[in-house]
Amino acid sequence: MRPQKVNDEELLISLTKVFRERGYEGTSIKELSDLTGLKKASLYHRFPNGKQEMAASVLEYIGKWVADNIFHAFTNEADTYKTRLKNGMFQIRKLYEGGKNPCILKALSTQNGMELFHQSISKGMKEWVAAFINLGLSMEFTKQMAEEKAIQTLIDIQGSLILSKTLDNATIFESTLKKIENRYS
Amino acid sequence: MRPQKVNDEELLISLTKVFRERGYEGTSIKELSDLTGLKKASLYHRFPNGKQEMAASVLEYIGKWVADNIFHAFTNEADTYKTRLKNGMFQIRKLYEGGKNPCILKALSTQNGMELFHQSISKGMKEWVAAFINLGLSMEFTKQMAEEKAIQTLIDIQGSLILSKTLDNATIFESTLKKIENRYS
DNA sequence: GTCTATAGCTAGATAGAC
DNA sequence: GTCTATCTAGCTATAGAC
Repeated sequence: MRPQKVNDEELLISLTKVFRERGYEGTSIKELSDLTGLKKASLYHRFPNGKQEMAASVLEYIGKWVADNIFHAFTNEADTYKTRLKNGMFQIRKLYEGGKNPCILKALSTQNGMELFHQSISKGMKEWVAAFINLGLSMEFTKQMAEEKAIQTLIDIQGSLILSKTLDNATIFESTLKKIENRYS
Repeated sequence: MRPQKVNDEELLISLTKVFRERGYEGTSIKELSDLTGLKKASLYHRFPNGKQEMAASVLEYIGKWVADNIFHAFTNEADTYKTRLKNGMFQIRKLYEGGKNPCILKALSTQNGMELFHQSISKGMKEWVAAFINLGLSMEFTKQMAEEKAIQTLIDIQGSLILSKTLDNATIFESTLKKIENRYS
């Protein structure tokens, strides 16, 4: 077997970039081929089920990245609450590159032919909510308060990403993150 | 000339439904033809510049609807502040059908080939912000507070629409609207 | 103004050589 | 595992009859 031109992680990172910016229908295999440096047939070799598998793999990859980096930072018992929060928020900034990157869950939530990815997107969003609920509970919020704050935090993240993008104003995302930090301090 | 099968407003309403759910790239002329009841060639007769003009017309139509119904309600000097707020929020519920409809600005904000609609989307979003700033100013908020609350209100609307959709939970949108009402009461 | 028919193209996907 | 070449379906868009 010939060696891989790009390894799995590099490949998934490139695929993520395109799907995140273009959405599912807006992404063409040709564009994925150009950005990854792999010819179309090679992409189909890596993902035998085609475009759907490519997008599904991106969702899986990002889901794992978020769990390993963001959620893990929030629950790392070696750190103080303050440090956990700080580290987690740092990784959130990284994920969205300070508001420049759209959320992949949002980007793939609109596509044709019924709900190709609805289940994984719903699962991913629930994991985000659960992570912030746990963060709130560890700060001795009541269960109800922890739930309310978690939902509002996700609203803030998603909404501020959209406003930052449509208004070309990254400070909206940044000040929203600060507000979230205050909510959990 | 033969009579129109569907008038301009009916036509735009149907086009809106598809673009809002599918996005620009996800929408096919065939699907627009099926839903409107007009054959493809007839759609091109109504919109000589094709799909781009169809989507641009949808943005224009919704922009006008929002100005005439929502923003107008907020500034209707015949009403008390309380009534203005109540009427405006009622129209917002109607626009998004209680959280079931995606925002057309969001739906069209992701598309190929550079920024086809970025300018109108940005303009539309700025009008929303300005409307809530004015609402705040009319309630004697300071300029800074009015701006902050307006931005947060738009974040809340956009974010809660996304969460309602991805989590299949319309109550998120509804309780967010209640929260906004409290913010301006 | 609406329609049938079709042009021209590009999309996603596959076959088979290396 | 990657590649060139190709298939087929579906897309946007147009021509021309009524």
